[in-house]
Amino acid sequence: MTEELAKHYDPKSVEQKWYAKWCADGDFHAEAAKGGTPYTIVIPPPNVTGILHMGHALNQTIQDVLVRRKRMQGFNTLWVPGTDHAGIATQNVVERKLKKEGRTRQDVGRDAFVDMVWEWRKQYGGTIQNQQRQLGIACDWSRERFTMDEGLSDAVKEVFVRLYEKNLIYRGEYIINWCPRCCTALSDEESEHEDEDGHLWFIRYPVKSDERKKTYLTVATTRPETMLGDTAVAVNPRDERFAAFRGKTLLLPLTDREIPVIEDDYVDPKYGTGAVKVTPAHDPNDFEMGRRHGLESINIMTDTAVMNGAAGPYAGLDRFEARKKVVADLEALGLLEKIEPLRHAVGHCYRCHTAVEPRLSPQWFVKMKPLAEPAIAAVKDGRIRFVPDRWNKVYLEWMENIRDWCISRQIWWGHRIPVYYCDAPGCRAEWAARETPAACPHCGGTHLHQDPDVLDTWFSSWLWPFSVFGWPKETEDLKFFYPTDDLVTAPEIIFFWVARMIMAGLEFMGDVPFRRVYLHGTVRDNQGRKMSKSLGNSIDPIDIIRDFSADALRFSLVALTATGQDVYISKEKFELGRNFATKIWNAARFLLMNTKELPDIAALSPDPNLLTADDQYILSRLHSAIRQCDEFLDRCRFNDYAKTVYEFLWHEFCDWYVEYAKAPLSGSDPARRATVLSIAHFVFARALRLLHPVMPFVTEELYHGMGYCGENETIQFAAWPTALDEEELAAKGVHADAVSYVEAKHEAIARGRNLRADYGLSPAQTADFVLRPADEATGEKVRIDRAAYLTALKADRFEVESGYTPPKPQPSVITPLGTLFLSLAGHVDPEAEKKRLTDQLAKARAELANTEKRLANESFVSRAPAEVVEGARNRKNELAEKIAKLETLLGALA
RNA sequence: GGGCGAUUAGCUCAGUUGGUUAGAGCGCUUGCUUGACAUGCAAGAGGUCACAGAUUCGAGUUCUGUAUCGCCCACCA
Repeated sequence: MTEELAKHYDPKSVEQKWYAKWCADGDFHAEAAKGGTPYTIVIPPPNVTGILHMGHALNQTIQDVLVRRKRMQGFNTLWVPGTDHAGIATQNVVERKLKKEGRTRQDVGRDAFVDMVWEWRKQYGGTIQNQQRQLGIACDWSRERFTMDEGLSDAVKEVFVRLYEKNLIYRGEYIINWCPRCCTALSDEESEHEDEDGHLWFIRYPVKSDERKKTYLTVATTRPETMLGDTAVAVNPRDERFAAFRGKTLLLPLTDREIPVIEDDYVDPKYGTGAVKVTPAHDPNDFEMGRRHGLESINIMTDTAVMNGAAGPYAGLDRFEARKKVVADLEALGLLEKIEPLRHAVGHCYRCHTAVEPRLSPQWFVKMKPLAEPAIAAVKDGRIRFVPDRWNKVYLEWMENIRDWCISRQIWWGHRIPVYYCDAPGCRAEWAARETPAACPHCGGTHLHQDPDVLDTWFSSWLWPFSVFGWPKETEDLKFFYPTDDLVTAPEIIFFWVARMIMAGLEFMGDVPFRRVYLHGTVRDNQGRKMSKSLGNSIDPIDIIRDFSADALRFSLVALTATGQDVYISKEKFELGRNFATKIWNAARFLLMNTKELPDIAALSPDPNLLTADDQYILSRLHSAIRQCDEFLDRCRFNDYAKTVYEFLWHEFCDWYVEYAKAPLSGSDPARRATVLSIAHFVFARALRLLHPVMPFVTEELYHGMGYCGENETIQFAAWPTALDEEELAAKGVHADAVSYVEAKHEAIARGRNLRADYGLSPAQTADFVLRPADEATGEKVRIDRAAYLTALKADRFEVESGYTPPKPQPSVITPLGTLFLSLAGHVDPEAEKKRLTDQLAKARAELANTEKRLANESFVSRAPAEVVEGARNRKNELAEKIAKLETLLGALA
């Protein structure tokens, strides 16, 4: 017999204790050599700069539920943790630190700066992993990876070189999204569009041939400052309004530079004035038009979006100051026709939120179409499934319209592009290499330099599912654990990450990286806003762990998040999980108090011949709960899983069976006592295992506390409960009809309690209830005394009295088992009783009429499923019976 | 401009292939210092399922349209 459980559950010490032990025992460690069936998840690596937020907590709890269950089911289960080097984000952090010292990264120099970032990582980069440990996630920390690890860097280089040699990576000068604060190119996905209130400025461009400058072509623009880089004005060739301007030359206001009028189908005659200023260096469409018409591109801005020399008198002005001045100057010249307000989308840097500047710039790109095709097929033919499946469409649409991926970044923290250039005069060799080359492969020259840019962070992330296993080396791990099984992430990164992993997996491994992608919702605050630092509405998961517990955090999050839906959270909601843990703790305490010696859990198998209906009932409910949990977990319905265990443990096991068990446990029949106790433990042990994936700590603590496993064992490897079907249950003495019997009994007792309440009986008063079966030949007696419900529950079965004749008048209720009579003549208010019965009668009659109408309907009877019609018939009979009884009772009262 | 999601009890949300009487948690009301648990127990009130049509014997559930909110995508200057 172990010691008693503490009166109050102390999650803090328990959680710390178990996590340390699990790690020390290597419980999360998996090895390919052990064989078996693998189950693999790779974590979506959080940014190394990150701190755990509610989104992570939800994301990782879901993965932990999957992983822990699979481990209990005997899979060779591996969950690989790690972090992402998060190029721009991390560089920004270190740059901010430098700024406080009044320095910039340029002051420090590239190598020293990169060293500083590594140093930063060493000091602060472990924050999120420690928080993940507090959350209790069962990942194999011995396999932790970082996207800048040597092995992962090798993978990056390998992939780059292969794609380069396949001509799927190219360098070119195109319009890209430029962040003037981070001073780097961004991919399309890194530019976040947001609606902003802006203006449409209508500017008059004078026609050159008209010496009096009285003829103008008016263009509309949202960005007047870019006119300084205009090299044409375009109109639609079919737009006759501009026929007179064909072939004309215009004088660009403010500079008087000559620009042609060109004709291009791109121009929409219905928008603006039908004439478009063309700025090839600062707009992607204009760039394309410029190419089609052989126009010059004039870049008018510096890296930091300050006007450069090409902007003439505006040089040195920030782009927005330049805008004001350009508008003012145009107005002064009378060339500003009008201004209209306009709401339009403007791209912003996803890291620092600065307005993106479309800018002509030489960058590296990955040609995506050839990679996308197999990735589209993999989802179409079901090799990869998205859950919920509506994301298929989102994915496919993006993939089918995929554009080339700008992968170069003008920052220092990241994987440097493995492209080398020969500096020898006359030799302009350029090549990609896995190792730093010593000499030029063309001319043998040794003056070489490497491309200064680094790769987009996602260029290492997209290799994550196989680079973590040592690719490009053909490791045993890779063979065994790849492809992984499930990927759990947020829909926000379908394009950034999920889609690209699928492409990379198929391209480099020849197989999908995972078989199923579960996309969960976003965690929001009570008002539906995203949790963010600036709004100050975040709830820190670590605070919740401190104030409630990790189990409470995990359970509440999972229980409250419907599949793929966003979840609104406030601090009070975590009471759900806390209260549940407390409830389980107390149930365990009760069982233990009544247990003289620890049961041998392995041998626990209640004797089929000794089961009462109530015993059968709880066993049947247990199996039904297991069955449902399995189904829900298989379908990623994690909230339904959590609620099923909750409902079962709390309302069926505690509220019903434990209450029921109190009588036999304190009774005088040792055999009965033993049976009830063994059933209680049998059920409780399985319920704990069922709950373990979502509440790992309290279940482990109790599994030990109850003596369900040895000191050096763990619930983590206890077998996941198996659901038996009806036939198998019957063989174990659990019969289906016991359930309806107990449900009926439960209801009868509840009605008895209602009657007590209705008639204002104090708990001290004794009342006799008699339950009369429908044929009224016999009555069953249920005695309800001071502890009304307790005593009622004590009845293992009803005692049947023959020939019982109830006294009159008879206040009563109708139960599924018959009529429950209350012999309380002295306490009854006939008027109140009459009203109650009349109400019931009216309700029953209405429903009967409705049911009869349905049954009279030929179509219903012939076309509805047999069991539905049968159900309606039964209901009709039930109602008729009920009405007859109510009428009799009312008669008796009158 | 396209796409997606949501609209069910005071609040937050479930409701799986259409099928008997639409559920839960929280909140609220009433009664309980019940020998595990007041972080608890028992009971109760509260809903014309956003609106309008359509299909059907039958619609919260399917279809069409409308409204409101939210999200994602998008190079109309």
